[in-house]
Amino acid sequence: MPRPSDPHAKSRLLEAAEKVFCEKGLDHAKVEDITSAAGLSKGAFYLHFASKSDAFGELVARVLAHLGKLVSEAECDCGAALERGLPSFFSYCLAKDVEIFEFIWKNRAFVRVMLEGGRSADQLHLIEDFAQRTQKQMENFLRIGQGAGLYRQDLDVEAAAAFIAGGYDRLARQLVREKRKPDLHKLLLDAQRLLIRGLGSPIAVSTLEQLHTRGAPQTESAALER
Amino acid sequence: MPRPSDPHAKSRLLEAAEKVFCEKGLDHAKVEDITSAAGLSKGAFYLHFASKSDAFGELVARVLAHLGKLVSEAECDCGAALERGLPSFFSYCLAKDVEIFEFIWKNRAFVRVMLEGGRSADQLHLIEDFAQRTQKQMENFLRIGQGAGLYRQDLDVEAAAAFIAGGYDRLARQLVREKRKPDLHKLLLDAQRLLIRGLGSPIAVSTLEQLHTRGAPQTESAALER
Amino acid sequence: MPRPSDPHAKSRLLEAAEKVFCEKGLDHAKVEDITSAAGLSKGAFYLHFASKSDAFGELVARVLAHLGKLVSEAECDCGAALERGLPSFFSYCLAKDVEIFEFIWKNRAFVRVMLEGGRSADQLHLIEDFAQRTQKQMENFLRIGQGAGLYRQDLDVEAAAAFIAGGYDRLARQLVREKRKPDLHKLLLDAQRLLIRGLGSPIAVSTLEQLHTRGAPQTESAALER
Amino acid sequence: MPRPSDPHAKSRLLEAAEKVFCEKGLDHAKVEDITSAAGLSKGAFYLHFASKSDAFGELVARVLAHLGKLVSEAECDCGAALERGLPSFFSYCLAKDVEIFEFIWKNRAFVRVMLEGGRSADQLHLIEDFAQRTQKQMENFLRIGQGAGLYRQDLDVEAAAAFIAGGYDRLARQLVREKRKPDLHKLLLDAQRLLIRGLGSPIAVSTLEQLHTRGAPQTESAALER
DNA sequence: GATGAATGAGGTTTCATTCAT
DNA sequence: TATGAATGAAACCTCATTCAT
Repeated sequence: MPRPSDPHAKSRLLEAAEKVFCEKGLDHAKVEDITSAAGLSKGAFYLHFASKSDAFGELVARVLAHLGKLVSEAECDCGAALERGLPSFFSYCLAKDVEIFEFIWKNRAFVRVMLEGGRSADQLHLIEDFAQRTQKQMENFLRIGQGAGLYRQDLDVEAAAAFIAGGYDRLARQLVREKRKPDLHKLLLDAQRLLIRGLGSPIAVSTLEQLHTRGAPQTESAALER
Repeated sequence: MPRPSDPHAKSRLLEAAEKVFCEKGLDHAKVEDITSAAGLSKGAFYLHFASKSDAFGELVARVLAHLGKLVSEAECDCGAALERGLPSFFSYCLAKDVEIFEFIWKNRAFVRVMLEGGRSADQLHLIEDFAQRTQKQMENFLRIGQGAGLYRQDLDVEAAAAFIAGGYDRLARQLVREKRKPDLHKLLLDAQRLLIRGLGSPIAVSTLEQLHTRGAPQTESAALER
Repeated sequence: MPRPSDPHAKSRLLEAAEKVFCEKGLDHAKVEDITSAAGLSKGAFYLHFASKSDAFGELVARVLAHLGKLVSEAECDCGAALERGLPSFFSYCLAKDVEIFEFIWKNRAFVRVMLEGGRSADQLHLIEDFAQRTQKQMENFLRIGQGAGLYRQDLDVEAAAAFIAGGYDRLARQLVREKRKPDLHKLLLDAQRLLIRGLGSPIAVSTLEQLHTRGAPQTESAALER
Repeated sequence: MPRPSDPHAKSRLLEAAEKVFCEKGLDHAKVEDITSAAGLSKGAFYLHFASKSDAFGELVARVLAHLGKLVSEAECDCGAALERGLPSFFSYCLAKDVEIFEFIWKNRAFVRVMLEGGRSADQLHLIEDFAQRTQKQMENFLRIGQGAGLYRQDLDVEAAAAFIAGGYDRLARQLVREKRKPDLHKLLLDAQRLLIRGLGSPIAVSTLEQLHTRGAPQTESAALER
């Protein structure tokens, strides 16, 4: 008994797949779990996806695309923000960071599967690619900042980009394991401070410090909380 | 055709199992992968283990037993160290922490599988049990320190133990994902400082600070590195 | 390559399973024997049955259900037969007995596996349950007859029911081992006579004897034949 | 660690094998069950038996040998008994029957496995052979009786032998399923009567009847009891 | 003779994927 | 497009049998 054609079949399958992958992980998720959660037949699944792994890949791609868009936006718009002054730049960057991590938090179950999900996933390359791309963007980003006197002139942009990307990657990997939502704004503000203190020019550091009158003690308690 | 009797068959199987589990994770590891890596037949595996999961459990137990021993030692000996004065106590604790994390680093591939290895492992309870036990020992540990005026008298020992255990758990989970070995001594020294600053009595804090004349900047760079 | 959908797959599997179980017994029957006899794949078997034992159970249940229906009918209708007089009652009972044993004969190969099939069958409880139920129905049956003066008033209904059920059980177990079909009518008539002579009231005995002018010698030869 | 040579190893293995076969049947009995019940190693088993089936065969042969001896004795001695008169003959035969069936009763668990134990046993031919031989002996036996006017002259010896052998076979198969020991003497006496009444010459019948003044009612109750 | 670890064929069961309807 | 019965390649696990010691 074929069902009436459903224009939303694919998205329903993707939603169901995400749910099931989150619950059981890639390996233990059965195609049938997905299709029955979507109220469709197994055959329908293969009308829309070449394989289970393919469906997973599509979800991964979707998440990475969204993340990529956010990162690209940051890269594009930071120049404009910079022209409005350092404070504007700092707060724009922070806001973008928060936006990115809010998205990760909202999708933490799937992101976790994506990150930890299996040594054997065909999708690892997607993630590696994304990481590469992001690092490149971070380099551009740093170069822009460097051009504006924001970072020390002797900064090794490539190394710093790798380092920073690694730091945020770490943050993300921690985030997806949290049970309760941490204060993302505070978390990312602390990260920003660390970055600027570590890599910024004196002017950048002092500007940032003036923006936040709350001092060292808080930094410590924030670190503790993490 | 039986092979010549090998008195080390079981340990060879365990080693092979560890290797294969590290490479492929619990689910994707085939019993045959393990046995062929050990140069034995499939049947031999079931001579020594009731199931694949059982072999995994034995490896988990082995690692947890070692860790448990280290933690117990720390708990037992810290009293004596305390009697030799606070500096002795601090350095003893740090040395023990390093010993524990060196072990984790050495076994990071397996510990990682153990920690991330899947929602469905039968061995989760082993890990939970271990965490429980460790937390209890941490409570004792804190009580000893509190009796010696090391921690603030108003410290909520149970909550603090949970917190600290969580913190070290996090450190461990990060460690097993590192590609290159971080400076464990520095990492754990920073952790100790955070702890003492956050929970210690004034006398403990000042004693610790005197031990390390290097101040806040270092703390920051350590945090960054993490 | 899937085969064309066959709406009768399950019944074909059941038929094949019955055949194979009859030929080889539960343990030696391989699922593959069954599926290849049914012209299906191994997977198809598990589409319809949870396990080999489950398929066996379904066959057992099917046979017991049919037998149960026949026994229930006998229990229900014997009251009406009794109202039409003893001769009618006797011949109704006999006819029903024959119907039951004809069914057993027709399914003797499977009934034999079912009865002798192994200490380890998960289905023993089905058979025990059936025996229990049948014995209860036999009790009712006897009580009806006793109310009508058919059986001696001092008859211990429970004991007699157990005894009679055991007797027929024995008959069935013998029947399934026969190579050639015995004269079921004669066999069961003899059994009825034994029963009535042993348990019946004088009036019942004499009525039965009048129905059959052929006397003791025949009884003996019948017994011999058994 | 080899054990000290045990001259009783084989018989201990046979005993253990019998026990285990009785408990679990041929298929479900594991060689290891047997050896551990015998307190020996698996290797020891294969020093004494070529295979599991071989050990079973040896047990079967042992039981059949004993039965065969009893049957042969009966065949040999019945001539002498006959010369002492019919009553002596009848009671000799009965005594021998009882001896045989006592043996079966004593070994009922194993005989049951032997008779029902599996369509696939390699030992079926042993049992068939035994049945053949026994039937031949029964023929001789009948011929002797016929020569002495014990049986009707028109008796088809071959058919009767088959029939009688079948009858006793049936008795044996029933016996091994009994939970409580029936009155073997009575059982076999009834069988003898049936036989003589059915096949005997008038003189034999009347002689037998005179031996037992207890009449028809008992026959019936005995038949019932069976 | 005795041992028991090792073997490996063979059985049951799972599930991603296919395709006739 | 949709269906879901059917497929069959693995995977796990068992146990009769072998043989180096």
